[in-house]
Amino acid sequence: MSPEAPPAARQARTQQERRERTRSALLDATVECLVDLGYSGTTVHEICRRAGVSRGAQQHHFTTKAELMAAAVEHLFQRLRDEVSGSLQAPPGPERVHEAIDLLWRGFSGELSTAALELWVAARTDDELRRSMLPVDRALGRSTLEIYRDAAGVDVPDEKLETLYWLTVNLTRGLALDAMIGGDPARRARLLDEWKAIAAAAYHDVGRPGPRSGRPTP
Amino acid sequence: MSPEAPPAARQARTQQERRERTRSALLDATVECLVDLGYSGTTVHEICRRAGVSRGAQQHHFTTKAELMAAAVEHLFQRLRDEVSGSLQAPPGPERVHEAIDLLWRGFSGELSTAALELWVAARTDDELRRSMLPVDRALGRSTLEIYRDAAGVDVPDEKLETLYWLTVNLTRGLALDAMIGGDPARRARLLDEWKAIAAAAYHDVGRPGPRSGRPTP
DNA sequence: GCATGTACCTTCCGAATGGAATGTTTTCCG
DNA sequence: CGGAAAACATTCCATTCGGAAGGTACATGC
Repeated sequence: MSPEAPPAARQARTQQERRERTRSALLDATVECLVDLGYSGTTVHEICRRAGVSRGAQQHHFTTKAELMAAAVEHLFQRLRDEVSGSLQAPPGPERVHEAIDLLWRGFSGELSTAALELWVAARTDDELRRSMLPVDRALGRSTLEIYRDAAGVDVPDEKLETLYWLTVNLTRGLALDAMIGGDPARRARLLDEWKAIAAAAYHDVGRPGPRSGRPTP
Repeated sequence: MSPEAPPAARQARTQQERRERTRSALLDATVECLVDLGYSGTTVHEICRRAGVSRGAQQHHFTTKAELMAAAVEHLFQRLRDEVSGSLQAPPGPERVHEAIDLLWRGFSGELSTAALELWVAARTDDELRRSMLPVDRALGRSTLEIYRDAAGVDVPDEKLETLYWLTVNLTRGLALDAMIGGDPARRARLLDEWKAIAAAAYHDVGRPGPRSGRPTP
């Protein structure tokens, strides 16, 4: 091998490159473990194995397991934000409401959200983990809401949109839980459809009476 | 001590009594551990310690930890059913809807539900546990729905009531999760109120247009 | 090129966990 | 009573986990 060999596939080994590579390998493996094995089944050994990283390398980057988890939280929530923030296509109106609800549902029922749930449940009885997660989760909620606020247009008062958003998020999380524990998929689909109708009505007819089933205001 | 001593506070020691006592002590301690320490923090040692039961006695009743957990699931869900099945007082109408939603909320945001959540999340990655939980959870869901169906009266079609019930349950579970992870209590109260209004409208005006905010049909 | 620090690897260790083995007490029943 | 069985207790063991210690390979700056 010539000293000046610039090639090829296997060479991008500046220190920073090296560092970044194993770091994200560890974080991705952590998320993968959370999804596959749950929090209690996630061990640093297994994370290292999946990441193809030695035990020592892991300790070099994240001294303690808690530190690794804290970093994984940020990594995870960043990816989750990207997933849940796909932009809306439909023009303003009921169709857009349907689309937005679908988007939230897909986001909060995916693998990343599963990993986040594992972390949240674990954080309930782990102060350090909870302190790591709280601000990151708050930021995720706010920034996601912001996106939907922008997409909604001006004809919907802030307060109402916010209420609708949080109702949808919480319902969606409940449904995601239902999916996790083996609930009936058909029932979930029905509930989601029903909620879309309700939300579209509430969204469209601000503060005034309006039809509840089917499309609003024919 | 006389052989025929029949007394007093400390004597009810038929075998069955003895058995039942330590059994339920173990199961209660298991639930308590789940609430306090989470699933991953729940060890048989700690369960025995809290139950005031020796390691050997526990193994006599539940050979393996999985067996203990399976029994705890039934124990827990039975208590949960009692909690969530308090009977409704209000006369049929919007007030009763509010009351029913409150009842579900209280049930699904209490300690017992927290323990159940720990178990469900653990069961996601534990086939044996999931097999134990699924039928018990289904039974809980059905029997609770039955109670609310009876309470609703005849003026609401089954399908609509069922939809409303499951929407409420899932929303409530999402809100319970939000509470668990340190969400804003005021926001939760607002969302719950809003949902009560929506549900009352849907319940009251079956299939016909109706008011969305405030009390329906003045 | 060579010293230096960063990234990485191997190996060991104490603590804790679930389960097994074995011994003791209490109730039951003839 | 007295033996049998059930309930309960003590102790030990293999495994596994997270963390520490100590050494090696690699990139960078002079």
